[in-house]
Amino acid sequence: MVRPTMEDVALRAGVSRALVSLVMRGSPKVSEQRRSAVLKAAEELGYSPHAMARSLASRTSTVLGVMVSDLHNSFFAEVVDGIDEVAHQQGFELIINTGGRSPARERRALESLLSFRPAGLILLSPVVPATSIGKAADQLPVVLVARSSRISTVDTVNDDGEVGARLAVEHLVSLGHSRIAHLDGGEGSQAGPRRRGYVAAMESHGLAPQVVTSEYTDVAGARAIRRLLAEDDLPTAIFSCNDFNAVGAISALEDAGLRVPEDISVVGYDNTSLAALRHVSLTTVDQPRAEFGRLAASALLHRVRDDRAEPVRHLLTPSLVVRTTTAPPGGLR
Amino acid sequence: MVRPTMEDVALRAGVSRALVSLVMRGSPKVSEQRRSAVLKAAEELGYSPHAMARSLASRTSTVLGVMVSDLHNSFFAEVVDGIDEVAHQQGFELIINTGGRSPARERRALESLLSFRPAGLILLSPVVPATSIGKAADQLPVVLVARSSRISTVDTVNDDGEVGARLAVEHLVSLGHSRIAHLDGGEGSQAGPRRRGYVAAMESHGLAPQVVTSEYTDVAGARAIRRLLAEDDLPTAIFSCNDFNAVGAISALEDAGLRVPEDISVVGYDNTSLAALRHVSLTTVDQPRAEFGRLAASALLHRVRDDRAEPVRHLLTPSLVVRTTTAPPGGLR
DNA sequence: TTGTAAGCGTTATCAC
DNA sequence: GTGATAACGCTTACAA
Repeated sequence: MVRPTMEDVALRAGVSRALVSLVMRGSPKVSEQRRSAVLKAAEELGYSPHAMARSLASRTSTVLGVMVSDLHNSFFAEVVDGIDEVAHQQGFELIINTGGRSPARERRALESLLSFRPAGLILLSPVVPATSIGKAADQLPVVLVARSSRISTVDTVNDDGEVGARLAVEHLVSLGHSRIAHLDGGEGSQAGPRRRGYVAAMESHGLAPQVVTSEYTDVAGARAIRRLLAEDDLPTAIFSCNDFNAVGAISALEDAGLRVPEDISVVGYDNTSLAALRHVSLTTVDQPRAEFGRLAASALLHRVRDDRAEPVRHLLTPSLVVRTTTAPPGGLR
Repeated sequence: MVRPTMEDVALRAGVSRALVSLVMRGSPKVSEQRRSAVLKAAEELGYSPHAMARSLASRTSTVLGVMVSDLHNSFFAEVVDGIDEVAHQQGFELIINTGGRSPARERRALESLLSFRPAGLILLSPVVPATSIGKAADQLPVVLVARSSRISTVDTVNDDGEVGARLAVEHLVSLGHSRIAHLDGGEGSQAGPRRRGYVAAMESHGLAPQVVTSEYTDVAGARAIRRLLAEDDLPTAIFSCNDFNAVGAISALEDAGLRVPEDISVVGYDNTSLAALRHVSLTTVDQPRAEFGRLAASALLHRVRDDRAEPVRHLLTPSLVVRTTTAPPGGLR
């Protein structure tokens, strides 16, 4: 269980350590003969370069740190795919860490990531206070995904929640709905833009907005519906703050003997894998997640290289995915 | 954007670098006066220790590498929670990396993790060949989760799929079912034990097993059901290889005008968050995921400390979670 | 209790 | 092309 060093490889190949270093980094100025001898020795010894000794000596890092606020949410998995694609293509590696949805654990995760002295940091929907982000940004380039910031040294990548909400409303209006309620995400991240977009879209059609306070979970969605049911105040269509909330709403509606979409239409947000399940088949707003990741990685790598000053603010346009939970209101068919 | 070093802190506090090192590591043999001076200087400079320089100098590591084969699967998120709990409690940090379900990308992830020279490695359901795992295990302690191995130097943590399958069958039999089909996971990891457990349980009740080839996805589950439907060969209960498959099956059954559980019962496997959704409410087999993580971390840390030789093979007992997709067969009510 | 100096595995500079 | 030698940021005897 002893890990070989460059020295061991050099010894076995009968060359100097510096030569091994050159070979490992693919330098062209090494004779073919020595190169293969070194490679052979390395292979036999099971040698692989020590990333941190390398970065220590070279004063550079090819590592990008990624903090995922919630590993349970597959939304982030796709963003990571996008990051990985660009990073790898440009010769960078990722180290990931998770905040487990708790600010305390997230702080730890951040500290830990920082202690590896990566070239840059991508924070996916962080919940730590802005000051922590600012401190990190003093030390290295930072990009935020699914969270906005006014710090002038950090770049951000977000979807345009107002546009997404408008897409949902337009779709329902074009189907003939006029009583459309929004189950909102309360204090949740990005809930504000979605709510504002909904209200603006309703008003632009001369319709009365009906915002129902809710949360980003299926339990909350069901609860909101039961409340509407109890007040006998049910609209003909529901626009939920996210897919989980929408699925909870559908569940509560079906429990009450209502059919979706015949009696009432439902639209979600996020286009999670849940929405795509045939059993659910939810009409929803899709965010270009992999694109989030690609843009975040590109922005970060630019900053890593250029030390650029002006912040980048990507605001991506979401799109609507129509499935089978929306239809014209019952009365119109 | 320049990151301070220990030297900077020492200079500012008017002490030697070694003294700063002692303070940073919480040594008791430092005068209170100097300690606070050092801490103050560090704070002002925004200094935090360089993890890898530290591990290079001390020839030890407090980092555990975790390779997650598929970040999209929330199963792993809970395992990571368990790992994180134990690791943190014992003063270790995690660096996570993902294989993106592809052997090539997983190889990269492994290389990358190894290049940080962590104290040990936990591989969650890896798809790389056993030889790659063996090579890694030559260099540092390795624990496998949700994958078995015969390599004598690696520890493994798995659930007992045979027991899980038996639980599902027993439940259905006790409800009065005798025609129970298994939609199996084909070549998928852990599909074998589940299939064997199903067959054994059926036979021990004198029932004829009916194994239908399928896969770990909802599309495959739906397809398998349509095949059974076409052959007019539908049992009164289905035991799916996992939750996704089960949800696909339910979907296809409902499309065919059959009600679950009135006409046919369905049991899944894994107890994913999907199964718990009210809208789905799937009876399923639960694996103690966080416990997987805790045991994996404990086993690894033991090996890290003791250099122990005998491999640990944890085989955890799953449990059944009864929800609303199972009921007595229609004829019996 | 504090400082000095050597060394961890690597890269970089500079002669040869 | 190749090989010494001095960093990189830190820990760790050992000395003071």
